Amino acid sequence: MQQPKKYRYEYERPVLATDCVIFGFDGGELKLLLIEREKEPFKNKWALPGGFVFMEETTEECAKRILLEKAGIKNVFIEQLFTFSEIDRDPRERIISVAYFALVDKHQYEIIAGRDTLKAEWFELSMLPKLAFDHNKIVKTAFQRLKGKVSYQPIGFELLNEKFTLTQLQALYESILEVPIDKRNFRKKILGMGFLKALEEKEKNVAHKAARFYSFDKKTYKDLTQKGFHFEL
Amino acid sequence: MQQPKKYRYEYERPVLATDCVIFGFDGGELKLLLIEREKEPFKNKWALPGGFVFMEETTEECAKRILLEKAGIKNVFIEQLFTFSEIDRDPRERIISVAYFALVDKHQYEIIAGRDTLKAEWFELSMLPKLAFDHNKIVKTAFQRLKGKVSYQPIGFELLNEKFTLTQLQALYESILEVPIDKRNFRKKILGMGFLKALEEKEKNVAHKAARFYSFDKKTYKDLTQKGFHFEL
DNA sequence: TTCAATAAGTGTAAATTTAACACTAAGATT
DNA sequence: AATCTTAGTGTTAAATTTACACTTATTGAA
Repeated sequence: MQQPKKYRYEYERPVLATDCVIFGFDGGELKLLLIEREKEPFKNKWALPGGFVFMEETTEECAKRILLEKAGIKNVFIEQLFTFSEIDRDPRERIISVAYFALVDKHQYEIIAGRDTLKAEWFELSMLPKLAFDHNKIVKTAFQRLKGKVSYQPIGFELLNEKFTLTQLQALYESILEVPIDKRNFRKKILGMGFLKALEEKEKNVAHKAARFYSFDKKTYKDLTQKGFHFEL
Repeated sequence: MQQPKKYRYEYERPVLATDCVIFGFDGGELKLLLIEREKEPFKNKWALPGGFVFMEETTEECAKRILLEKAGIKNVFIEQLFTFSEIDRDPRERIISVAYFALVDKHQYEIIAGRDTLKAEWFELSMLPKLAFDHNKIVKTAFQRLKGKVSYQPIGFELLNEKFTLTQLQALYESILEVPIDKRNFRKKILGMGFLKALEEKEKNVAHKAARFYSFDKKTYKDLTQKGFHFEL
């Protein structure tokens, strides 16, 4: 059935949407959360979770809503990435997408496929399928941004559990920056910055010396920053 | 007379616009190009040049068109800044703005007020008036971006004439980074990167030793970049 | 034509940061 | 008890960064 078209404007208007690039990490390679589309266009193709912006929400609120509705994710790091406005990026009509990227502690979520979604799955960044729309381009932009940003802002921690070992942290940086890092130099540098809190707790049930857990002390980091400290890996 | 409202949609849609933050430099402080609005809302207030996005253009094309139409500026560095989507940012109705920032060689343009514009004028960044809409916020975001970016991408040159002296270049960096820089160290570093071409030409009619002109050699820079070189000031 | 004023242009040494590198410690499994 | 695996640790050389002052070229005034 045809819906009534009750909104009338003097000038033609594009549709406004957001798409979310969701990064996760579990020790190996960096991962990306994709959904399989339930509807046309690109039915049964993998895509970034996305949706239309409502009139009573900002694009950021929209992105957060989509994270929750389509993947059950909330309270995570989210940042505006870029606005994609190519005229033919959607085959239906002109849709402009404000893309966001999110950093998620992958283990904290049992990913659930939500509305308009058949499946939701984590993919290795280097093994992505061909995605719907211009989503491969959006992902590429997002990874470049993450890679560029991770060295001068402490956002890597968002991908790890609250408690993490220095080896996990190093593996994360190696995987984002795509270079090997010297263990001793890495530890010296990151601990020297002074915002990692050593916890009493250690790993359990590992067939080797148990590693100490650390946590990112946001308050200390903020204090340091206000004193002119500048994170740089 | 009321125009016919010929576009009908099932769902309500916001309007899409772009606004341009245009930076210029003339040796003293960093400057910003503002226009005085001819129409309501904010009639006679200073604002960023901006306008609505047409259906047959991307937001970047729109920003370039606005630069040309409202300020007579073309062929300059332009980069997407951020998309501002607060619900009440425009008193008329919901307008989402994709903001761009541009870097202009101020001396190359006789700024001309264009359509819907009473005046166009350069303002010192530290002496801005209260602007229309959320434009003060947009400017703040743009300056932060410029400040952050200027140290790791060679975009400062876009604000200078093709030929410039090292003193001019240093003054530019000092003004953007808001810190004093040691002359000898600055020269050593920037010349050491190898992409500044020393010209034969020197300053004329100056009451002191005439400074040599340099130019930014894009080709050399590109070659260096491909060999893994990374600009860093 | 000489002098004063002004900004251009230049090098070195000390301090700091970065890079390279290998063995011992602890816990689990056999 | 022996083996496997990863955690954890310090030093030295090299490279980079910082701090710093005088000579040179040009104009304009005396």
